[in-house]
Amino acid sequence: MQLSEQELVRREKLASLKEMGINPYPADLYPVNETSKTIKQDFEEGKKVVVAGRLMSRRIQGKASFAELQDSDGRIQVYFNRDEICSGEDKTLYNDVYKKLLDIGDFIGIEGELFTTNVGEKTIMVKNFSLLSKALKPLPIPKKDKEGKEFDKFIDPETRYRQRYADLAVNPHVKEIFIKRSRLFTAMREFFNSQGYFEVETPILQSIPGGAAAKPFVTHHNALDIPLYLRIANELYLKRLIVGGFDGVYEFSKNFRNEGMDRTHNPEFTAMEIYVAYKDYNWMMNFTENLLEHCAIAVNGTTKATFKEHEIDFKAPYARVTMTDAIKQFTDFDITGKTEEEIREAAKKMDIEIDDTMGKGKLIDEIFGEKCEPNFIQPTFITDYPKEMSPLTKEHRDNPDLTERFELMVCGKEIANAYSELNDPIEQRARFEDQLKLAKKGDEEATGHIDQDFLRALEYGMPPTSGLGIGMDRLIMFLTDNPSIQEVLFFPQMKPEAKKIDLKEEEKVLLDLLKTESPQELNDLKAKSGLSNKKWDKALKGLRKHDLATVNKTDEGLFVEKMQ
RNA sequence: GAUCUGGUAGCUCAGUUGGUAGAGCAUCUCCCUUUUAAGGAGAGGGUCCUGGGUUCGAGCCCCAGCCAGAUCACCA
Repeated sequence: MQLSEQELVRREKLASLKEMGINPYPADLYPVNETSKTIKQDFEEGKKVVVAGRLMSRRIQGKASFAELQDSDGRIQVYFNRDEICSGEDKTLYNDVYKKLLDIGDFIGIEGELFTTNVGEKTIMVKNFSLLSKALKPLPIPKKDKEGKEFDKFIDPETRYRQRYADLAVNPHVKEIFIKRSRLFTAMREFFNSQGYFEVETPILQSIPGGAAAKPFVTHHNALDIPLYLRIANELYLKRLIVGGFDGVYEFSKNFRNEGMDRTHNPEFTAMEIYVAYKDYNWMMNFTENLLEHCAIAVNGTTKATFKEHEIDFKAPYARVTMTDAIKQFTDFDITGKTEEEIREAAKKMDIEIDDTMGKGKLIDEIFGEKCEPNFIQPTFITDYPKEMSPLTKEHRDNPDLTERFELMVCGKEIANAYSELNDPIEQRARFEDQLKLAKKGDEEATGHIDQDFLRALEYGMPPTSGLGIGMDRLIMFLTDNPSIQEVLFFPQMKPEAKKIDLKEEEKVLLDLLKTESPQELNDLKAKSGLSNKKWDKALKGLRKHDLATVNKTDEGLFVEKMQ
């Protein structure tokens, strides 16, 4: 590891502190009794306070200095005066420890008294301070001028996501997103709990990945010697609990999907699913709009939210439009009573890309997605989806081609999905079998496994139930005006940083040879390298240790292959 | 997966036709006891993402790759 000049300087300061008998990483608690926020709220001249935080800026003026201390609630100005801190002859605590050995980013504890400066800034007069933790890397601190213009903003997304700790430490608006995220979860829990619904946990490792159509992550259980999948959804487990007799269950579910990543998709994401017995999807629409109104107020203090150029209002009630009407409205095409072929022709005329694997439901979904979806900016329930797309949904009470399903669209994106849940076990088995056929026909979205245990549960009887799923990440994106999912996840998935490995001379020689050709016959490579037996052995072992090369034994002999 | 854009000091960024690598902030030294983008004087700091190529000479041109972002494709 090569250290920058500033990092070297800080390490030297660390050594000097230790020499002076100051522990840069003390173990004992620091008796904090106020925060930057409480000090400003209950400000009282002369009040004695003990606070702690990170040193974020310093303005040193000889024998006195102003600095800013940042704690989890914000910042407060502190004033270091040489003669206040060092009342005797010995001025090293100010001259050396404070002025020379502390740096921006260090955690310090301060005992002091409150006062107001000539320019009116509420400030702590430092009486005593202690180093709580020394920062060895300089923080990328942004600055603001008098007009509020920002300089040196820490904005490179790659660095911010990879080093979220630094991002959070220097960008208060980033922290605010996550505070709102937490408020959203709390608000939902309150809303559910106040109605007597029960928070549960269901398996993340599943032997059959069900409840949605998506490519799962696969892992292996050694003791049982079976494949296991990270869940793509928790739906089928929550329904089992309804079978078991709970009237309302919900779970915040981390789901995992082994698919592409972009600004709205992360391989792991959070869904909230709730199932309530004896309800239908009409009830669930009322429930959903009330829930979201409650959440929007809890998060932002208002039902209104700005997303990009749109102002959206989460105040209930929301418009309800059937999928048939939506398509009629935006394409002048009425899907009612049409055959698969007629719909296929219509889709072709609309310049929608289709292929032969698409069934009737999929075609309708494509038309809707292409021509209608982007038009729904304000929260709108789209209802009554075609049966083929919804294998877990009850058939519509008035129309056997449709299901009792709705999705909630906001700014042209789906944020919630709900059904009157299918509870007829025979019908459910038939739907699963249809899905299997679709999967065999090549529809990648169709479910390829049948969960027999889930069917067994339904055979014991599940009461009429309505279920709702909400994409929590998407919802918080809308509530905080962030068009990228990465901004609302603390640690979005990134490609691992390439390890920079210090290779020895001989190892570099070998690696260069392998770069020209790989794999290579072991003895050929050894001859080409011109290394002595001992050096050859060491170099090859070194590369294998760093996972840069591997040796394969085949019928034709031993081969060295470059990895990655 | 495709296309476009970007990667230069700790941070934010300049860098002309290919000709000794720059600024502000940060850092270091000195001055400065109510400042707030404090101020004044001086100094140090670089794997120009990586590897090849062209060239007398490459941060800049060419090729390949890595990483990221945007757009698109994909996505219950």
